Amino acid sequence: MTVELPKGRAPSIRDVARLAGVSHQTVSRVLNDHPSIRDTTRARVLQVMEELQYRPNRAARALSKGRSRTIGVLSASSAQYGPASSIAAIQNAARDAGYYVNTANLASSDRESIEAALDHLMRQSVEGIVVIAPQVRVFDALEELSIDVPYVTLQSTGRLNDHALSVDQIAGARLATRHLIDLGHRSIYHLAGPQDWIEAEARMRGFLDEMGAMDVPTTAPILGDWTADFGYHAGRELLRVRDFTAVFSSNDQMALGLIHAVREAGLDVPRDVSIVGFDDIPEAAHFWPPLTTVRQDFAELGRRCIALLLSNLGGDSAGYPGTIMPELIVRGSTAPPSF
Amino acid sequence: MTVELPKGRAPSIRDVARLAGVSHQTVSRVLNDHPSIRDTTRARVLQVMEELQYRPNRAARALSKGRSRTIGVLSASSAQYGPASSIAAIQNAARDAGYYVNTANLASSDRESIEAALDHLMRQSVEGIVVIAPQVRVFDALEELSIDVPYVTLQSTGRLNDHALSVDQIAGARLATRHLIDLGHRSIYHLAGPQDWIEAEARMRGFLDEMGAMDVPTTAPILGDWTADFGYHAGRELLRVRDFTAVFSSNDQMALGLIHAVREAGLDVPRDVSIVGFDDIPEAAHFWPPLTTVRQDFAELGRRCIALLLSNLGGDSAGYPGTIMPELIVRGSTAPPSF
DNA sequence: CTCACAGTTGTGACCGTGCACATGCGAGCA
DNA sequence: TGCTCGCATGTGCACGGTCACAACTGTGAG
Repeated sequence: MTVELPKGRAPSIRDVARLAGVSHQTVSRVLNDHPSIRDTTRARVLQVMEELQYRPNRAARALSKGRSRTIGVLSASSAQYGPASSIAAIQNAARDAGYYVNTANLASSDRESIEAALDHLMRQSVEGIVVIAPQVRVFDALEELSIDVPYVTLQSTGRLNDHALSVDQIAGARLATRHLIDLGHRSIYHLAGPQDWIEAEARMRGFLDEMGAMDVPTTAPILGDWTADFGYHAGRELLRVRDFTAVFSSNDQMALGLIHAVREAGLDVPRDVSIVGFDDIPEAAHFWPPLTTVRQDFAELGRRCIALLLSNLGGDSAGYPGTIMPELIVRGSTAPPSF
Repeated sequence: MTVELPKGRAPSIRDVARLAGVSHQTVSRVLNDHPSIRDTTRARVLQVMEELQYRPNRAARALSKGRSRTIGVLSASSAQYGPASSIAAIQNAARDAGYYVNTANLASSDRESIEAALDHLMRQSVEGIVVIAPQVRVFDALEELSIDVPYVTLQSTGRLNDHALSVDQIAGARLATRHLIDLGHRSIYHLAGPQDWIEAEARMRGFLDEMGAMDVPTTAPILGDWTADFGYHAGRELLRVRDFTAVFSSNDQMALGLIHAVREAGLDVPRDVSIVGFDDIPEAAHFWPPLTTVRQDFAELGRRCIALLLSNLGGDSAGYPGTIMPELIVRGSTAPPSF
């Protein structure tokens, strides 16, 4: 019963055409939903496709159309919750729009690694690039290497307004800081992220802005690396002096390490030290105490990001989806200072 | 100075050939490191490539060679730490081997979603598939849809030995269980993962095996969903009876929720309840108390996985990298029961 | 009856690369 | 000198789609 016309190769439109008694072009038209095809013809072609288990060859289509329908994602630390959530959302949104997604990971943040990753993406003739690697250097590289495809980033840089789409990190940081000040804290440290991360810089600026606006004296932020380990060690260092009543940590993981250090020193959160995080990872609600933090909608960010990139690809640069506002989630890790 | 020969199109090997005064085939040979090319010729071609900023067209190459050099990853819950770490490692290993990686996320675990994801991958003519979506159903689908490319999974199923490569989940679970038994616990609950996850099943079996081997009476495991939220609510339920002294949780997140519930009930970990997790996520060392857990090397898993898949692609099915043994990390969340 | 026209289908070239085969050339050998 | 042989390079086609254009059909208006 089964039709076994072609040799060892996968069936092509010409095989389908022969068996359906039409030209290869008619088969192509069926594939592309061309309007003027007789219903009976279309049905016959579709049936043969089914019998042959025909699958269109993407490479051939990309070659003849000059479009790869592929989007590249340049990502650092894609194992972390935030980026990983956004990437998943990006992949789903792109798939729904008929695009394929190809991810390149940054091995490290040096120039060589960035160029290698970009090269890897360009070799696949991606039509657009989403940058989730928020190091400043990546954007320098993007500009210098004269990448000629549109790109979009999830981080607001201040200088890349054409491409940027982001959660308003500054506003989020201000919310967190304001919360601590409103509770009565006046000696507040900021545990920041790595210096070359745009998000880290934005959160730091938000912190400093709010402290300045509220006339609270500020000390220099501590530059961390996002890990719980770092938060723990930084906390131990800070507690040797203990001249503060609150810390705003630039992400939830470092906040967790910080809590660990505080408790290990025989102190209590929030009685002795109030702590605010950033991100609202799913575990934050179950820290002890449950963490007060700033929630970002990573998935929504990924979706809008693809929307923006696709609108760029479509030629119309209008329809900026704008900035997403983060939200302060107050839980048990903050309280008024106890003098 | 700049050579601007071609019109609006990207330069092709023929453009390079014309400017270098050779045939397109010679350019192709330079690209593919053909041995018999005069050094002077090679140098001239390379220089023209540089001037033209020539990039080989992947679609054309894939079309003519019949190989896409692309590997597909089928993944569920790619935002979680374990899978995300493995995916990142897979991408890096594949890139080093000259392959591209394309990830399809499972929207849900129903049949339709699985087929859609597989279809998405097959449409790109991937040469192999890595399955990180550990639902049993996915493998049924793989077999039924007569996927004709090799595939590999990170989870041991017991029935897919040809394709499987995994951390020995059963051994890991036995380590954890044995640790609790050795400490003197006799009333031990198991908080398992979702029923259709192969890993969850393996860990559950490891738990039951060890309990049986040590002659400790067992109660039915509780089926969870991997989230800290679930661990928390399950913990609240369990504590209404409080007929246990230890819990082996199938992952670290649920363990965290569990600790939260225990502490909220006014009890202490490990004094009143000992808890063991699984995975050793980077945060586990900073839980309060620091979590005793079973470490899996996700990155190594990803790397070996690509090695296995590539050896399948190469035709030789030898060289199985074998199973990775997990490691028990003892921290502060376990102690002898206090009667 | 003839012509214009829309709907439907077919023909051949082309996209950029790699392969099979052919060709030119110089060296080694009888 | 003539022949074989290996290196270096060129020629033409195939890969599987899409595009531009041509051709055929039937219908309604002039």
